[in-house]
Amino acid sequence: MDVRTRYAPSPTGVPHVGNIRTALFDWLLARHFGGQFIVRLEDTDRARFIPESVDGIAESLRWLGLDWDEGLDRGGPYGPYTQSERLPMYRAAADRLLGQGDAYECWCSSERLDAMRAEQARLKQPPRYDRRCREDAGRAEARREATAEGRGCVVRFRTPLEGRVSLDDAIHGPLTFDLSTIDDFILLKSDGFPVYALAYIVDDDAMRISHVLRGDEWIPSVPRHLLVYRALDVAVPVIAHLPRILGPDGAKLSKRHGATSVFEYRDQGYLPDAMFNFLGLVGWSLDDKTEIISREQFVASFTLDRVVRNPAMFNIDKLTWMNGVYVRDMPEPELVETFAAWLDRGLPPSVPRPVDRGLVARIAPLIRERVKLLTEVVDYSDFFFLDALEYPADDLPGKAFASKAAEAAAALRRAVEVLAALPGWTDDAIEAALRLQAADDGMKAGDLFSLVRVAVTGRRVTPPLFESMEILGRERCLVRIEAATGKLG
RNA sequence: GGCGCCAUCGUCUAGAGGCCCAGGACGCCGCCCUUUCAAGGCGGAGAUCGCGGGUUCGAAUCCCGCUGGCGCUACCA
Repeated sequence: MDVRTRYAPSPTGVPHVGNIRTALFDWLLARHFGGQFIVRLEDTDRARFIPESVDGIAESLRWLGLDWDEGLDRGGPYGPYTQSERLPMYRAAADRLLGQGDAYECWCSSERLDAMRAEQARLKQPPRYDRRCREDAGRAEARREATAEGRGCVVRFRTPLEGRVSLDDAIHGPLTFDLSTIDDFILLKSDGFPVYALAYIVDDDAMRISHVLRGDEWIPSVPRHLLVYRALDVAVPVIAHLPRILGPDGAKLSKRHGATSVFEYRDQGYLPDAMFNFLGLVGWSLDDKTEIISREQFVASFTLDRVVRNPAMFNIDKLTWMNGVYVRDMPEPELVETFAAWLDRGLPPSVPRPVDRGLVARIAPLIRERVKLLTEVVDYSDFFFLDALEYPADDLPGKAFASKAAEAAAALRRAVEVLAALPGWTDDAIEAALRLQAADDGMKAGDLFSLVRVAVTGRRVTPPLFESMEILGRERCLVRIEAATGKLG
């Protein structure tokens, strides 16, 4: 059997990490079995439709490196891949159901439905459609009212009053439901658009989808779907309900927990490879110890039977750690280009663009093992690009020279002399000279170093000092140290 | 209220009857390395496997009940 999976997002907002994780699993499954990965737009909710979000869907997929074989901007043999362009197919399916007696027109008004539910809530009854239009008499009456008010109708499924249906979920195993608790759900809305339960089944069938992956919040609607598959005489595909991604408080991941959009992570400096690896590990594992997994390895080993059932909290600390691992492992040229790109956008406007790639290439080895998020690149290396350094005067003396500004200034003045007299300008020579100076002056080397560090970089935490000074060049170092003595007053 | 899903260290997980008085990872705490910060190395704390009953010679693993968390209950997906 050909494995064909699909990612079927609704263009209603920014791509959520939970959705993209589903897309990732869909993609992995398709690639693992050499099948196709399809992207279909489920835009049947006109009220929540946000046109711009369509681009976001493609963009998020591309960012993560999930390429699709059909759909969206690519088309394919089973198009169109946008539900709003497939309305006739849903209408035909609804008509068939109507003709078979598996569905009926419902002319009840929203107001009546609302009132009905309010009453049911007051009586502590489960909210369910009261099936007024299920029989001819009630329907005729409702239809007269609707016609008088100029309203249209919806199409509802005629759910059997009793019986059981069950699904063998690929992850959860057998799931059985009692039909007596299922009401007559809507298939076609009065605007002619289908509801998810009808649309996805018609489309999956038409597009030959073999595996359906979705969040487990869909489990409660499985019985309705089963009924539709049966009534339409469509074979039920492999269905897998994925565990959801939770926020730190155990509730569903939402804005108040921090970032939910994949773009927020991208903009915070997370690498797509790290995100891919991390997301691939929420709800799935390779074995009892492997954490860092290449795309190839993921594709080679991903199967549904290693997906867990329990929901997972989004562990951002682990994502951040993993991002650091990927930064450290990045090939040099790619690393330099990535760092440069983040410097281009993060450095103050006074720094000429594009940033000098040659300089970045020299800096990169110094900071790569310190950077976890790409946004930190600027913090670690801005002093290489800036002319004038701005930093709190108190940072200079630090703890060692807390109330000994004069001593600190004297040490810096000596450092200028010492460094100016150096025959060569290499990190080893700089270090040796400064160590010698500290020894001569009877001060701790570390104390002198931190004095020079702040003077030269404007920061207390920096890449290795001597290598940095070498890259900076003697002129700029001496000017900065002199400026620092002034700051010490 | 009804229906349903889930349940192993704080978190992500390994575990499909004996290999487990439970392994790995993140985080945390020490020590080492060290010019700061990282990275790295070593070590540590951390789970009576939600609780209670069974089944079995033997259960984290099977069954039942309970509890808890979460979800669904729209002319949303």
